[in-house]
Amino acid sequence: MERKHPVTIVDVAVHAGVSAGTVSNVLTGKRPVSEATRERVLRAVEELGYQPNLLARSLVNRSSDTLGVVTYGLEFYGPSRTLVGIERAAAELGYSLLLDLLHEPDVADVDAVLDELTARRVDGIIWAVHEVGDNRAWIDQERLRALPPIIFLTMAPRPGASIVSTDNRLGAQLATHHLIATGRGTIGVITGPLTWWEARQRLEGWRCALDEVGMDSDDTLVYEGSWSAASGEAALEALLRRRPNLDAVFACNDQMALGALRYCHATGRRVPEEISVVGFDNIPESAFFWPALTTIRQHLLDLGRVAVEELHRQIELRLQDAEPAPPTIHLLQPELIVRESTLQPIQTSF
Amino acid sequence: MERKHPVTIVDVAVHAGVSAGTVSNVLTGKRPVSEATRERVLRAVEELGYQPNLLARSLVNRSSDTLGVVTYGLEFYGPSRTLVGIERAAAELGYSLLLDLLHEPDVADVDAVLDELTARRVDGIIWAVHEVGDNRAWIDQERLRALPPIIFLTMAPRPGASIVSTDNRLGAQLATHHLIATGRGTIGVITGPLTWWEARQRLEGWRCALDEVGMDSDDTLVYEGSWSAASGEAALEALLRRRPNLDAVFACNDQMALGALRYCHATGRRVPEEISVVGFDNIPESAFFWPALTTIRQHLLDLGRVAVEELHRQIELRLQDAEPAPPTIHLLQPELIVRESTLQPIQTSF
DNA sequence: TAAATTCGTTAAAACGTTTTAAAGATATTG
DNA sequence: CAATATCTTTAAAACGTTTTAACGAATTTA
Repeated sequence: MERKHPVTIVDVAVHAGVSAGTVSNVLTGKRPVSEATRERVLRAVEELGYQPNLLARSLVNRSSDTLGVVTYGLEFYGPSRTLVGIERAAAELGYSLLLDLLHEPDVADVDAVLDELTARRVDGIIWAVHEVGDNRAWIDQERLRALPPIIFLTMAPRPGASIVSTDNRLGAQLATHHLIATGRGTIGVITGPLTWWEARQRLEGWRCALDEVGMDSDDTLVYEGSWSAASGEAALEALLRRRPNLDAVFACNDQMALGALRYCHATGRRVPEEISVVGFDNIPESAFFWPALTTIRQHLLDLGRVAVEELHRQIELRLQDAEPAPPTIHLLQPELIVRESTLQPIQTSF
Repeated sequence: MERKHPVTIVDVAVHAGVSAGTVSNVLTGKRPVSEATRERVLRAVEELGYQPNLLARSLVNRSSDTLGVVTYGLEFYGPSRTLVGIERAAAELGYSLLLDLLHEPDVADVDAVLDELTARRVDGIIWAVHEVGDNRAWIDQERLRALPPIIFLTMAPRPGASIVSTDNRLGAQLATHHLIATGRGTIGVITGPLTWWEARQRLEGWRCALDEVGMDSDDTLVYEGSWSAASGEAALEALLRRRPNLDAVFACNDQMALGALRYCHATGRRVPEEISVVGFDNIPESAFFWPALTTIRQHLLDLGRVAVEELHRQIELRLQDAEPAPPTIHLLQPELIVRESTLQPIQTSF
């Protein structure tokens, strides 16, 4: 016989001959209950195949054990890998994930997304959309106060906002230092779109590393790409036209580095003998490019994990005192991975 | 002054001088309400900044406008891109997404995931975990009846199960036909792990295409990879040792194809002059490999979209009559993308 | 042994919605 | 003008939990 309605807590209660409250106490373990009735209740749960309705529970608890994740560009390695890190940590802490994807990083309908998340009473939010243009303009104290705790990924420091990010500036410095250390004399850079905060940070790191040692960081050595491999190909072509003696290039992601490598093959330039190439991100394929790509590894799983853990901390904190948790900033250190594309230092002519 | 509790529907009601029921009618639009009070209510909503509590609404509606998505391997292009397709279609249809990631495709704790999803009263489920080993053993009529409507991605036909999948067999046939048509004589295959249904389908497609024209599809032409580029590299080495006159290889994903290309470079074999290479998936990087990779394009966004739309249909259907919707199978057609890695047909010697 | 504690349990009141059934208006009909 | 039909609106009852306050029973203390 088909039962129309799923079994509820009072079904269990009558079956076990106790009150609904007692069943609740057994299941949540929040209040003591005698061993005898405890067993009776558990047996009833078993026999009836009872499953608590989390919606009802969340309603009365005013907390859903759910985290809202807002992200963009999941088809790319960085965001999707970060999401994996988020999910793992969230699962370990007992949170479910409500996922929202933006279709454009800049013209996002932020309000609609935020409204939906708060309407579903998420306990916290992870804003994993990269900072592009003024897509952070909505953030202000007033707004934040009306939201559950929220962690921002990859954005410039901002009063009142908790942030977790890779140290992009440092990563670019590591890459550039490495090129300098392997004896390169004219080092170009292929940046991401400079509306992206990340891209600007990486450009800054490149420039800073060169300036430190008094090397040329002229604008003719800078090409603004679009993160795509196609733009990397075009970039190297343009850079070489402007600076024929270019002997190294730092591409601000692995896709653009791939495009640069392709341009070298197409024009018969040998890598790394004639031109040395460094990427950023360490996508799994990069180790199998020809030649294998030297790159900067971000710890993306950790990025997600740290964000969730910090968010969890803030949620707990808000439950206790009404004081808003002081905003924190976590900066994760990337690391250099040396492969064939920079392996053989050439003997420079000066 | 901080209000402790967020504003509720009765706050709006008293502010507008009506009953809670009327406010509900205005907001949901399910029952007529006079223009005058309608305006008054909307103004009250505006002034108080009211946001309906979706948990409460879902509780009484017995439906959460939420879809559960269970997936695995999000760091790979296929799953993450499919998820994007799912999210877009879901957003258009007004569903939110509850995301669950499995950490292993095979030894998954299916019950826990399913319990959580039903406990949260999702309206439907998309099971986007690839079929590996016997990780579908839990599916039976009894079990399915206790669940909300569910769509399975990428799995073998099974009684009672609705499925959406790319036609992997066809894709492999397209790839192999293309190699045959460009005059190749000895065509190897690098498969994925044969515990994966997808991998077996692609292998079958390769074999079928060869058998059709009476060409050699001996087991010495088959190497079982692991989907990774490293395994692709090892694969081509092994295949060439076994069959030195191999002049083409079909790698069952682009990563393994990349590994194969790398092996060719490392050993000085020219592609496509000496060996022709085809991949599968059309990851964005593949167009910039050296040489650019001929591959099979899956329509992953559509895969996700079709799954959501079919799921939506089944949800609506179940709301109306109690009859379970008859299971459906959607098979999406992949397409061949020809690039440099097979571009120049060689004049074979026979 | 009476009074004071503890312990286990329960009935009832939340939580914030939607829906049902009924009641008031208002308009229509005979 | 009475009777009937049509609109609007509302109070109350769900939805399935947890929590509060109170209540007996059993135990300890004086």
